[in-house]
Amino acid sequence: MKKKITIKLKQNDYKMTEQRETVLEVMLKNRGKHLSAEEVLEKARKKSPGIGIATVYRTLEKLTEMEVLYKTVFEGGKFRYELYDDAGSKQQHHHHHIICLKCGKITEVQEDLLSGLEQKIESQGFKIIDHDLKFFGYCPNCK
Amino acid sequence: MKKKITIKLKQNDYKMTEQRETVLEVMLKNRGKHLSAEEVLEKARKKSPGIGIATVYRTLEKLTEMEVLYKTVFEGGKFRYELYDDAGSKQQHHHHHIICLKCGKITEVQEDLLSGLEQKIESQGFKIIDHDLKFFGYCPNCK
DNA sequence: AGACATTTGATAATGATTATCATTATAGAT
DNA sequence: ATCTATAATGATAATCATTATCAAATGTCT
Repeated sequence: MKKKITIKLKQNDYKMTEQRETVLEVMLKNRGKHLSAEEVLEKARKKSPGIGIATVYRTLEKLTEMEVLYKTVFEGGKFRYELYDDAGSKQQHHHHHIICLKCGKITEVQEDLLSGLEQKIESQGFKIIDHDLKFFGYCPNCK
Repeated sequence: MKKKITIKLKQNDYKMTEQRETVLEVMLKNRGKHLSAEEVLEKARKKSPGIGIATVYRTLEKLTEMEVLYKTVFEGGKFRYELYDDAGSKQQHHHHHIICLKCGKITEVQEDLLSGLEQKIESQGFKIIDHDLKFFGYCPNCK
């Protein structure tokens, strides 16, 4: 995985640095979580104490471009990043989220029943590339 | 509509002021659009030249609380507000959006095929209150 | 009209993200 | 292994949207 990405970087004239490796490791270790830049910084500093927030932002942005990470917003006014389920190989779709309105817990939904709806929309002349679906409600603990 | 909201405001010890009325009118006139606070300010100043951005934010927030407006984020780092399809009467669901990756045009999708998926999720112990679904792709013009 | 609480506008403060720039590190050639 | 060109880094300033503050103005009720 790390190798794959190093190669991808090289193909684009990017260099694999200690900081980028650290950020990537943080994301790999936190598969399934949705980290903010600040949270990534905190975790990254355990391995690379000198790393700055600007580098974290730049690296997250780069990894998003490369379709290794998925960038989304839960609260508003703040981005969160997560590893694609099948990071490394390009993919269009990914899981959805249920956000608990009480405790804020985020649960994944693997189910994907949207292809039918997408087909309907495409029959009206659109070309759908991706979708983003979030559910709001209460998780079993808070219900 | 305006009357309904005036009454709702009174019930909560809020006052109907010139500025609130102006913001409400702007939103009513722009049914189907997704305005940022800055855009609302601009339009509102045509009728109430002295209105300030803080008041616009406060009013949009209040109307969102009252479930007259729906607050969402398209680009990230910026909220947008739109009138509920059936503003005034509480409702859980509303249309979805298709965002063109080229020209940025936002189109509405009325179709709602998510109830099946919601039922599946609820059968796992969740209680779903609302959902937010966005499609990304190309509109007929840009395809 | 008068009293009182709410609202307003101007502006400062905040928080997240992006830009700037001098210094440092990397990849590839020698 | 060293050199060189170029990209990357860290510190910090700048930006942008949003929120907080507070004195002055306004709306509601009597």
